[in-house]
Amino acid sequence: MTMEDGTSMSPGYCRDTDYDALQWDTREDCEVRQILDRIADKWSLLVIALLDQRSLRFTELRRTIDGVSQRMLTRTLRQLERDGLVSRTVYPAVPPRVDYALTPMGVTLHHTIRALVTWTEEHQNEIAHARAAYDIRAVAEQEGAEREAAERDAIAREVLAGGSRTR
Amino acid sequence: MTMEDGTSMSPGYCRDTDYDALQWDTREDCEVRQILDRIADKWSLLVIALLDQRSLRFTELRRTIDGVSQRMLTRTLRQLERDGLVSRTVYPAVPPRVDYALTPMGVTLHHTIRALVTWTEEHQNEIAHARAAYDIRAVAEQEGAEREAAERDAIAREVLAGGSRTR
DNA sequence: CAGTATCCCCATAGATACTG
DNA sequence: CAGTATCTATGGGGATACTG
Repeated sequence: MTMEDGTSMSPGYCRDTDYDALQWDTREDCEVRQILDRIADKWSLLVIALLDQRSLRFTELRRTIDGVSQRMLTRTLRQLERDGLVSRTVYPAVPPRVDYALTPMGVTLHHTIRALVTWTEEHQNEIAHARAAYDIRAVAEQEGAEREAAERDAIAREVLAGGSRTR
Repeated sequence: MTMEDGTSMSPGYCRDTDYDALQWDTREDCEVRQILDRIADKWSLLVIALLDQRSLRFTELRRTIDGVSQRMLTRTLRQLERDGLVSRTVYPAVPPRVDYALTPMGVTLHHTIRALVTWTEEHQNEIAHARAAYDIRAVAEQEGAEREAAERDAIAREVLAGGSRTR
């Protein structure tokens, strides 16, 4: 058991000392943080989405996801299994066969995540607009600052030239 | 404009060529990925949660969040502002005063996120159980493997000893 | 087939110092 | 007060090779 990942085994709860409803996310050993890190990592969400349709074998997942390395797929599946979101079934046979499926809890998580996906779909245009507007503003400010700097330079030069002339 | 972050400005949509409902998450330039990365990063969620109550100044956020560096808070706020989730208001005064607040879109995102938080709260015990069970199984398998290895060793030694005796 | 075991890179977080 | 600039360092994740 290499225990390569960091999720500590001992406490696992938000520090309840000084608990503040606003601080449920205060990093390290907070449950919300951990789940968020899991679903936001590069592959977990994909795996969950795929397994929602039907159970799949290791290689089926590997082929379907494309881009994932064996190492990462294994790690992802182990994490999900450890959290009770995915079940792993080994069929003793040659060649070996291992099926992965969503647990009931995994299914409920997927439902919840769908809400977020829906939100994103509904707001992607608004977000794109906001970004475009922001970038335009940023460019404008940039240019404004440069123009002001140039003006200050010009004035400074003029003053210096005038100073040497009046001397 | 340093453009330090990586979100590309050009396409911004999931590759629609060969679009597959299961592949909405296929990394890079996918909207879902980007939003997920945003809300899952270390500070954004905290900021959104705090601003949902009322608008706050830079230093108020900095003090309240504790652990966040100036650099990270600035970056987080800039990202959220660029995505149109947070608004930034500068009051020209000495000393300078800058207020941050959730935009209407930011509020809706916060609602959606709450669902995820609620899910986590409802399932944290189940997750903790699953982890404990998994870890126990892992230790058991570990020990089992070691015992088998020891047995194989013993048998191998016995065979060797017998072989030399019968010779 | 379904994994471990290793090595390595580089994208980010954090610390520190400076500024309008 | 509200930032920017610069440097360093940690670890997530990829490539590769090997195994029951």
